[in-house]
Amino acid sequence: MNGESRRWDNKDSRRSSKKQKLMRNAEEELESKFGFDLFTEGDKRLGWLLTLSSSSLDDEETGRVYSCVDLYFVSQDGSAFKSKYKFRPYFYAATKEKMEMDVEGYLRRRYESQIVDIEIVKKEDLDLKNHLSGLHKSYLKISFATVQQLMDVKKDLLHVVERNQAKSDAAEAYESILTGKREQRAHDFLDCIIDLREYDVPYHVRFAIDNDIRCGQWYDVIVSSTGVMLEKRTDLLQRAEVHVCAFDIETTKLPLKFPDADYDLIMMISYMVDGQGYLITNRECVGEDIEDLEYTPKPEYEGYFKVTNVKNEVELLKLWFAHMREVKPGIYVTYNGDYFDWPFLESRAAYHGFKMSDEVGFSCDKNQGECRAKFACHLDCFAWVKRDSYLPQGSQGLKAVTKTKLGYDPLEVNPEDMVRFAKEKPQMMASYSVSDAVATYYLYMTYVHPFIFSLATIIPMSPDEVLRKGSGTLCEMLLMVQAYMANVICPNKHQSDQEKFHKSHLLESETYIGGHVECLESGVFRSDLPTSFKLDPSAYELLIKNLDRDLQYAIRVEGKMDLDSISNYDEVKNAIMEKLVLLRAEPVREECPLIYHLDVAAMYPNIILTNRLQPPSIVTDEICTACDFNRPGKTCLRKLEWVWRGEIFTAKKSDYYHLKKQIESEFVDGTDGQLSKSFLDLSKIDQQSKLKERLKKYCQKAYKRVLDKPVTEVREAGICMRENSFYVDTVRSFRDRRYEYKGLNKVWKGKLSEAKASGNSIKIQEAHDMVVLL
DNA sequence: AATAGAGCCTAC
DNA sequence: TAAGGTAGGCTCTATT
Repeated sequence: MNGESRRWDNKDSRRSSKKQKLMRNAEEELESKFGFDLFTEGDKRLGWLLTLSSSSLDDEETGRVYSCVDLYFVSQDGSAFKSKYKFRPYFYAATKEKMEMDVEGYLRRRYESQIVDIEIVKKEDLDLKNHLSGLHKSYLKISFATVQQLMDVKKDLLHVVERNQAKSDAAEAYESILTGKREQRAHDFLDCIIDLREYDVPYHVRFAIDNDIRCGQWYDVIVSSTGVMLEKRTDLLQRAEVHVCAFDIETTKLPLKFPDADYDLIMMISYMVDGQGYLITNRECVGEDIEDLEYTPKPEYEGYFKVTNVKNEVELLKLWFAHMREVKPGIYVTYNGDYFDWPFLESRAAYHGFKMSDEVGFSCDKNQGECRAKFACHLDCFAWVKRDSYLPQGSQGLKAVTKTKLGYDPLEVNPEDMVRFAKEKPQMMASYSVSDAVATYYLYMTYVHPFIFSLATIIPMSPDEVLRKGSGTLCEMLLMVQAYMANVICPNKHQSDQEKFHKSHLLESETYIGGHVECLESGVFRSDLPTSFKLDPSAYELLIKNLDRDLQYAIRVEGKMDLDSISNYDEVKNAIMEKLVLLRAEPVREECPLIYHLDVAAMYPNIILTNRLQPPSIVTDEICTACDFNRPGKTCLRKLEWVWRGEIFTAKKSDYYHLKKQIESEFVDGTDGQLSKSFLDLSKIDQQSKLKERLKKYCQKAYKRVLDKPVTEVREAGICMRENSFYVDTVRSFRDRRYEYKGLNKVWKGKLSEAKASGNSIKIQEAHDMVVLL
């Protein structure tokens, strides 16, 4: 036992705290085994942030617990360290006008043991009427020592706010009369809290946004008595050389069944660490000892494998765990390891009495379908293939991905033959096993690693999350960063109306008519095979008539040139005219077609930007009326037409209310097979879905159809051109960033071919690295 | 036999 | 719990 833990043991503290310290100690011991010693004193260190996770720490002097973020760094020499960054979680609360101070005082008393601080801050609130005049809204920024305390108070206040909002909805007509009075009773201060904001921002995301800290970036890390300080090193662009381990297991299985960790065995585990291959075979399943082998499908994808043959599965597991502690990977890479390899390893380890989390720090979350550790990343390439590779669902297996992305044909074995081959053709099964590790490793190194760690430098999350989250969540994170920088308060999640009607019918769903695809003609066309054309002469007539107008538009608007600066206008015009006249004269033709591929680059971002489209820009008359800029002849309101489409139930509103009354007095089956309970005891959402079910049955019976034909309606939206631009700014900066990197990439590709021509290997490597980076 | 609807997958 | 959107083709099943 080391000195540190002895000191803790001697300290006389409360039971729960002592228990926590022992646990913390175990965690730190394990992380130390993987190279992440806590950096607590000494000179500043340079580190590349690999990953982060929320955590807590005990203050030895006060005996209190604080939430903090654990930061895991990799140094330039390949070693690693960890640091704990104390940060107070918080959320915002809005009060009735001029009640901020009273509510603050009240909350401080009511949650004395939980709230550390309350600050009254002014935020840009895009929901606030007339906010463009410079009006800000006051919010109480309520801070806590721990996330748990935040959650407790939030839960309490959410109920309060929900109640208050319901009350204010009901009494909206009288509100102006009531706010005149100032009452002092404690209960009334609670009534004054009307909204909570940003309470569901994950703690580590909050931390990364507020301190501008991202994974995949270099920092000078300074530790002092006041805490940890990070200084971003924007001069360092290249990623750190972190140890990467890609692995893959082969297991036994019953014929025509999927492997089952309850009784199937691991036959082999093959893995590559920083380009060196290893294979461990389980001789219970493998027919003979395997010698070291090579599998190099392409010169740039080398694979030399050191082989160890062990007598059984438990030896295989022990050896692999021990080897991982020796090489200390910062990143583990799999192909579908979230669902298969890791859970299987965990189950087999448990079967032999090992806890995988104690051995290598990883544990599987069945609900999430993820396998994660605190200090190391698990980057499952399958997640990248699904979200970012643009491969169709039928081509997302490792074999297909290897073909399209790595450009070679991988070894393939029918799963039904694997168990037999391990006994009868062990050499062949060994080659097959390592081939999957090779494919996974190089897929990761060429595509996933550069992509995920570039994305991580702008998205305030750990690499594991950056890899697995949906694109919507990633966009939301970027917007939250932008909102923080613009001092804009984030809106709460939108909740759509549960009970909307259209002309006395309940709406099943409503949406807008989106863009659609038109197919002018289908078939197979080649530029050297004549095709028959049937042209419309009147269309050519129109083109001829508008030729001057169109040419001049192209020159003035698109080309941004003066008409006088064109010297051969008539020459070009006549040449076009001649062709158009010929086409008009002979509309039925047999000709070799010219084949064009027309594409609109970044179309949606550009539509958003040219029209300044963003949620808070969609305004109503009511909003404009309250706005200071609403003057006669204003140019800040742009009107756009759109088409609304709704699907309505065949039943009438009266039928619906009838059914509703009926069901409210009934007992229904619980959602999870529980005993039946009163309809009114169900949650609002469950109630609505039960009621809809009932309505559908009724419609089917009475009207022979559930839904009517979809209804469409042309509607008009007002778009405010003056609205705070932080949404469109986010879109623009993202588009421009892409343009910038695309441009730079072109430059470096040019340098790469120059370097290749000159034969300078250092320059080739440099250019190659830059191309991959960009 | 015709039709509606669900489910899956893809294009953008 | 976490979750981009709509349009639209194809297959299969249930219903009329």
